[in-house]
Amino acid sequence: MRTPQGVSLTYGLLETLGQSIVSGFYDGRSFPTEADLCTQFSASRTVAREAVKMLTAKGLLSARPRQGTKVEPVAKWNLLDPDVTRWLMERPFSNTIYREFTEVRLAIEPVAAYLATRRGDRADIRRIRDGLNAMRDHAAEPDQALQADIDFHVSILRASGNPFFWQLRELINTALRLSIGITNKVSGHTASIPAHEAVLIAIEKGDADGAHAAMRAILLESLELIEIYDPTTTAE
Amino acid sequence: MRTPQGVSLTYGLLETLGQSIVSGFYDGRSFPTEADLCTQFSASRTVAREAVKMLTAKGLLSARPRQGTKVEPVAKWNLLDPDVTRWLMERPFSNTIYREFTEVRLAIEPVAAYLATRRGDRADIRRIRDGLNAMRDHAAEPDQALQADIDFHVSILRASGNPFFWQLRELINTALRLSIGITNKVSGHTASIPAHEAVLIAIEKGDADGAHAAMRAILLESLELIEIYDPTTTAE
DNA sequence: GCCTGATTTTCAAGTCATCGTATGATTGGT
DNA sequence: ACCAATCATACGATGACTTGAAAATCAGGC
Repeated sequence: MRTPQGVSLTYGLLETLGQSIVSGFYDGRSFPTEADLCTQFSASRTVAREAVKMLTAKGLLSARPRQGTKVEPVAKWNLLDPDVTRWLMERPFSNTIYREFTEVRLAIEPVAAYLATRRGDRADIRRIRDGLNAMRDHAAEPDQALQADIDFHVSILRASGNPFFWQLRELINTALRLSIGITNKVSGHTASIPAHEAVLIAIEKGDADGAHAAMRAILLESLELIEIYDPTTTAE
Repeated sequence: MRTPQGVSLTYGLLETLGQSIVSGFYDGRSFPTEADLCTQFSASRTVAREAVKMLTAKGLLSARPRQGTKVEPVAKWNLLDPDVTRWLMERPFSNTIYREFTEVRLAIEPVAAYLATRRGDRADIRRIRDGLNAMRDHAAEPDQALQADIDFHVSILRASGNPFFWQLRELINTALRLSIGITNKVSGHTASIPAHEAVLIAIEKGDADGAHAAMRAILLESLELIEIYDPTTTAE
């Protein structure tokens, strides 16, 4: 295991350990002691301790004297921390985590669209429309179409005017990038322009409930795709 | 400013600084340098640095050589971090933050109820029912009624089976405790038992959409109360 | 004299090494 | 079975050195 470079030692170690923990590397075994971390990564105690402290702040670790440093159960992790979200994405694809991401989107995005309708200003709405137009213009180029799709959804979060929603942009970004993999496996399915257009039209009309429903329809369809792809991950 | 005790020095300083930052104490002025922190709080560099690193991990601070340590703009904060949420609550009441909390609840809780209906097991549903029964039994005792209300809502998050939703229990806890203040100012309004009962009945019937709608109704009513209390915080 | 660009200075965070302290699990004696 | 000594480990303190970026200074040309 090598520490990445380009950043400070502490942040490099933070990344390395964060990814290792999230990927389950330490699941069976015990987390290294302070001293072991220093030797394993040839870092000073300062670096090791500060990386551990940051991971503790994100809920991934807990440390007590004599008892050593432990990886916390997933229930304690700050899953909505952008770093943790990113580490989750960087590990091998899991249909479960993707479904859970999408369920969060199902909660957040319809309400974001609802609030965006009531509070979004002209510039907010223009950004949303720009996203939709870019989706149309680049329908044939997957990379740019994906970016446009992300821009569309993130613009709506922003237009909601609620900073808590805005926090989730990284999660939506991640979820959408993951989605490319799965939707392609199921069919030649790509983001539906008409469904997205319905959201924009409702927002422009000032129809908050309509925007809510239109966005909800998009996410429910995504969830259905996930269940088709792997029905075992959904109970009942 | 004094560091609280009973915990380690690092965590004490973390609390003190976190609260100060969130309360806006450093808004006009520049954040102390490493050396100043040591003298101001008579702490060692180790303690000061680790507290700063943890706050950095939560997005509240950023540090660069020569430039010193800066308080980041609110947009960068990890607002969904349980510590940050708590610090937000501990500062003087703000109607805006309370509305934003409730908007998050409006997003999360109806979908949690929807998922709980489809996936909750017997024990999950029993916990939800217990919460409702406790609300009824302690209708006359505000403290216990509040706790029962919290238990009811948190049980639904748990029953959703989605760990991301479960993360938000601290936020819902905070929001409900804040709500006591405001609802009492508006009227003698207390948590409506029938509205909560409607959610439970839908869940028990297996009516996921009904549970979604019933929960949404509860939250929309809360939002209306907020707007009545201070209409200036809502645009349009 | 004054702009421009390069060099040096300086300050604050980053990193390292080492020492001592506090804590709580384990071990061993009674 | 209980109590005390032991020991491993994180916690805390400190001094020295390194690195990086901003600010100040200087050099050269117009």
